[in-house]
Order: sequence, then structure tokens, then C-alpha cells
Amino acid sequence: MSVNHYHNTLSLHQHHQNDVAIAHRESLFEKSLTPSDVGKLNRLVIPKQHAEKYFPLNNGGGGDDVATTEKGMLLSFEDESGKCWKFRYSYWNSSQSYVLTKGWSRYVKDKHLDAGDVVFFQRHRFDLHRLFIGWRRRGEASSSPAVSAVSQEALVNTTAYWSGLTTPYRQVHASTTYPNIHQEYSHYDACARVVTVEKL
Amino acid sequence: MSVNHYHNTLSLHQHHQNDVAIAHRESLFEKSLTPSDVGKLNRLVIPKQHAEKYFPLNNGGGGDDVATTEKGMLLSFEDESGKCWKFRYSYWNSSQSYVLTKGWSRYVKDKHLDAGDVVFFQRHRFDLHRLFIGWRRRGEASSSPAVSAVSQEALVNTTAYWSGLTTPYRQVHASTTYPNIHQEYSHYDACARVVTVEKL
DNA sequence: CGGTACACCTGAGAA
DNA sequence: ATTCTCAGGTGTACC
Repeated sequence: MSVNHYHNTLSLHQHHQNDVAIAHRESLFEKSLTPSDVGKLNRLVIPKQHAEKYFPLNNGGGGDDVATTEKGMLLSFEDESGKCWKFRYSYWNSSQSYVLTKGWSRYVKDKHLDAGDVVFFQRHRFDLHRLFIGWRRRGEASSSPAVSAVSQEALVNTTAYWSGLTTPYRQVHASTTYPNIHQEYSHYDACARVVTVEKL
Repeated sequence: MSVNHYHNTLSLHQHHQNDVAIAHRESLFEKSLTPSDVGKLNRLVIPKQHAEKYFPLNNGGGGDDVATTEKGMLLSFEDESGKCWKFRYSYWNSSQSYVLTKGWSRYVKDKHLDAGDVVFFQRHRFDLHRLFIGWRRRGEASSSPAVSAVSQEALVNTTAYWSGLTTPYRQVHASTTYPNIHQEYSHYDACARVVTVEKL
């Protein structure tokens, strides 16, 4: 059993501070990783139906959404160990697809993900801004049997929460409270409360 | 012998009007072109040490320099035939590198430059704003045997001329006879006296 | 639409 | 070990 496998499957029991949070998570969706998702393209394609449901970039509203659409946004997820991962999230007009770009390759490397492995996304049931990311090895069963039952009801409630707090790349690690306004990305920090020093 | 080769190696003797100027040139630096420099990226990376010595974008003086840094500037160079080449010159924050972009691909195409070929930059010894660009084929010796000896000594002598400039780019530009003010780029026309109609 | 321009991004290697 | 550089890329906008 590898170190990463250990963290993935046993973290529910090992990290007690996360146990409570897990009970309050709802699964959003998961994806089996393609070779491109873990390869040199350094991006994860988010299936459009999930992207538009859970991570809307703009819903046809005016104003700031324009900038959000053009520049993308920064999404933050807590992993199984409580570590915060930030990904640039944007829409590629050329391929008409939603993608996680900046930061994604680091996640792939850190978790040693291969094609066929599965990543899944969750969010806090009550604190809807709080997002989680997890993974499991290809062929492994999902740890929670209730995973697939969740989503349809919660969808409508989530859309309204995405707004335009912003933070610069280079200053992300300068402070955990993210006081700086970024010119480029709409940014919602889903794990601001998790004090984690990391490179983005 | 190709047409371009002819121009390159014989121009010293063919173009008498340039002979005087050549004697008054000092080498700044040269670069062996990478595949990317002559490929589809349409840009030339200027090694940072040379860029900051010879083509400073901001001199730490504040004010207009900020705009210069953000927007880049237009650099003009005379080639071996006296033709004026204008390149957009700017700094890429993301890669922390200085690049010639707009106009560069035209130069590569015109001179039929390939990877391994060398481009070199010179400036007038007395009229320091007058810049020159030249090239030679991969493997060819520098036309002036003294060049490499000159550059080391000249580096020290030349550095002060740029950094010690008290005249901002915009004022220099305004003092030339170049009638058109560019809206986007800080622009110093190093070959204003060469009447050349060209598209940039 | 294709080519160019532009502002990003990253990995590998050098320092 | 960490930082810096830069060769080689990307998507997007514009013409």
C-alpha cells in the first residue's frame, strides 16, 4: 500500500478533525481521468453539465460576470488531509469546454494520479462555498455508497453563491486571509479557514 | 551562396554609406536563436541580463515608466542594408522574461533565419539611441574578429549610457522628426533618419 | 477563417 | 534545497 493510498482511504479515520466535515459533505460529481487529464496538457476537463451546474462562470447576468468569463476564476478545494488546493477554472471557447488549468498538474503529481483514476468533488451541505476534492484509484469502489444519490435537489441552491472576490497569484501565499484584490481572476476561497502554506 | 548570405557578408563592402556607421558601432550582445525564437511563437526571448542592461523598460524613475513597463515599447533597429525594423519589446510577467514580439516574425522570415543562426545587436557609439540588428548563419565566424573582445569591455562602458539616461523615452521620441505618436507603446525611433515605408 | 499578436503558464535545468 | 531563467507552450482577441 502506497503512502498516497494510505492517505486516501484511511484519512476518514486518521484525521479526526475532518470526520465532522465529511458527514456534512454532499457529492457533486466525479470523473474518471483521461490520459489528457493527467498528461502534459496540465488541465482537467470538467464535463459541461457538471461545470454549469456546480461551478457556473456566468449565468447571463451582466457586470462583473463578463470579467469572470473572460478571465476565469480561482476555485479552492480542501483535500482529504485538509490541505487547500487552488485551481484556475475557466471556459475554453475554442473547445467549448470548462477546465481546471493552473494548479491542476501539481495536484496530479502530488496524488500520483493516472488515467483511469477517479477524482470527485464535494461541497459542504450548509456552508456551500466550502468545496472538497478527493480521488481514488482506478477500479476501487467509492467509499460512500450514498454518493450518487445526492445531487439534483441541491443544484438550484448553489448557483447564487458564486461571486467575485479576487486574489492575485503571487500574493496568495503571502497571506492566508487574502486581503488583496486581483485584477484578473474572480476568486472564491473555499478553504480560507484552513491554514495551509502552499505554492500555487 | 544565397541572396541573403550575400547581403549579410558583403554588405560591409557593398553599402558604402554604412561603412562609416559600422566603425562607430559597438556590440551589445548576440544570441544564438532557439527553435522557438524562429518558430511559431513569433517572439524572441532577450536574455534578462542583456535586456535589463541595454533595453531597460523602466529605470526605476516612476511615473510614465509604469506605463512603459505595462505596455512595452517599440524598438527600432537598422539592419545591414539600412532598413529600419521595428519590434514590440515587452516584459512577460508570467515567465519573467523580456521579449520582442510584434514584428519579429517578419524579420525572421525576411532573413530566412533558422535555429542556431545568430542575431546580434549593436548601437552607435556616439548616437546611443541608434540601434542596429544583424545576423549570421549558424557556425559562421563573427565578421569582426574583435567583436568578442570588444563586448566584454564595452559592457561596462555602455551600461551607464542607458541607465544614466535622464531623458525619458517619450521625450526623446518627441524630439525626433518622427511625426506619428503611437498610442500604445513608448517608442523611440532609432532609425528616424532612414526613410523607410514599412508595415509594422 | 487563418495568421498574427498578446498575455498567460510550466517544466527542466542552471545557478 | 530553493530560486531563477527561459525554451516551449497555451487560449483568446483581433484583423
